[in-house]
Amino acid sequence: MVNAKVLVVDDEEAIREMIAVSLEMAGLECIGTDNAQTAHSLIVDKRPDIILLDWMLPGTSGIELARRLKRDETTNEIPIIMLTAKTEEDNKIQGLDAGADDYVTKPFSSRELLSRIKAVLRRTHGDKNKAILVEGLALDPISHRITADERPVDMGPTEYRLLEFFMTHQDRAYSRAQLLDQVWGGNVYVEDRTVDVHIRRLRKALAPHKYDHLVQTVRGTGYRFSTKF
Amino acid sequence: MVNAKVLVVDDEEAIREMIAVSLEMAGLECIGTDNAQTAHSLIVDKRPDIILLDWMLPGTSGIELARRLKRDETTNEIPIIMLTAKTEEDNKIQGLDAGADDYVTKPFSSRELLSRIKAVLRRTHGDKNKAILVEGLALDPISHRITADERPVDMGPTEYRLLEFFMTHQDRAYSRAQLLDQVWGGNVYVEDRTVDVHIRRLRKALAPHKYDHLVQTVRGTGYRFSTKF
DNA sequence: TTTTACGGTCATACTTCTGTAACATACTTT
DNA sequence: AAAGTATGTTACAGAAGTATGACCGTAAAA
Repeated sequence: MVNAKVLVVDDEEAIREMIAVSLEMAGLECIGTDNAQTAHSLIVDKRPDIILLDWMLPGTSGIELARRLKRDETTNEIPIIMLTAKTEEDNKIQGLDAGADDYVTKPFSSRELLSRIKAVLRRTHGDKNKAILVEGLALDPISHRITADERPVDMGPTEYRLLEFFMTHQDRAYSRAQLLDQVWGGNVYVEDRTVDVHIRRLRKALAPHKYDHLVQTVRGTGYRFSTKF
Repeated sequence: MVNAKVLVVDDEEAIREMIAVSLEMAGLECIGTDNAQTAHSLIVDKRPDIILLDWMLPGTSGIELARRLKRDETTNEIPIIMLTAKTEEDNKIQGLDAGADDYVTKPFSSRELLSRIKAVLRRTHGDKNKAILVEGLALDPISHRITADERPVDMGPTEYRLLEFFMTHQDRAYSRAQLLDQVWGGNVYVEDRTVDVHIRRLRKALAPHKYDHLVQTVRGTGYRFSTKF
């Protein structure tokens, strides 16, 4: 999406400036503020297409603002990318919980930020009911079917949801815990290693069609769905 | 379209009566109410093919009802013709905005109204009287009969409606709740599992003709009607 | 009134899916 | 190379989801 409007909420002027420059260079419109209060007005008023939100804000915290936005029907569809310091790993979980669509750890390169923004916009702005196609692998949410080069692929409900999540969140490594949160749902108590088994089942279903290479192991971290490497 | 079901929402009894008479003379089924509240129940329950909606209603306004209908996935395909007084020209714009398919200005002749209704129905619904053919399976809405390769297929009324819905909504997975809403009507209290039984009865009716494979189970989700796989 | 057809619910038989544990294998570190 | 850690694989028992036949009340037809 060209000329999307991005709102940057961060209390450090320098960071906002840095982001603004690189985003504008990429053809995105950029507005910014240093506090949640103003941020909310800007959101209601200017209706940005995406929000970059620092997790540590003076006054109302970022997480609080995110919750508030996700609760309100008029704003809950605006995607949020949270910006978090490396040390605040825990926040990632809270963040995804509060409805963030992705997170980027500081410090980050503008290239990475940009690619994340584009990924999120592609995901949220696309038709939710449109079939997703990756190489010859297609997932059609309407008929609830998977096809590999036109041939049906048989898999269980959990594998379907897992694949659906992967296909809408490509090129990013997810920990087992994150996958459990996103695919199983946040309030389920399930062993981490169970994810391995379902990954295995998903690969097994894809293998006959030669698409199992898309489900990749990221050792020490978790799994990733990608056409690269 | 013969025997289409029309819902008239207008607070003036006289107008409803006038419309009802002329529509019924033209072979259309006609139900009516004077308020948005009841209108919504009737829509959910009886699933009319088209709605004639007065813009000025006591209580919930017509425009509000229209918006609500267009927001809801189960009702947003029902066409709406708004009835508006000559002086309220502005409303036309608002109305079309809210999702109305056409508008008629009061006072209007019954001939004009009828031709508008037919136009909208032709446009939106296609010809609902045309038989639907899937592989060798044919549903004829006129005679209200099912044939498989020219041979009659015997089934109950509910199975007929279920099959009719399926044949007009192919390749799409529906939950039991959705099927209840669409085939039974939204305000009916029936167990989810009842759907299973009617699916069974439908399959049983189709099985001797080898068309039961069209009714497919989508485990964990519901059912689907499709010629594929 | 009796008969028949139909719709909804239940109980039961089946089928498929799920999470875990246990063991195998691969990669890292020392 | 050995030990330690992470991931892959398999088997299995319990859980969850479906299929099916029977039952009963109701309403229409005979």
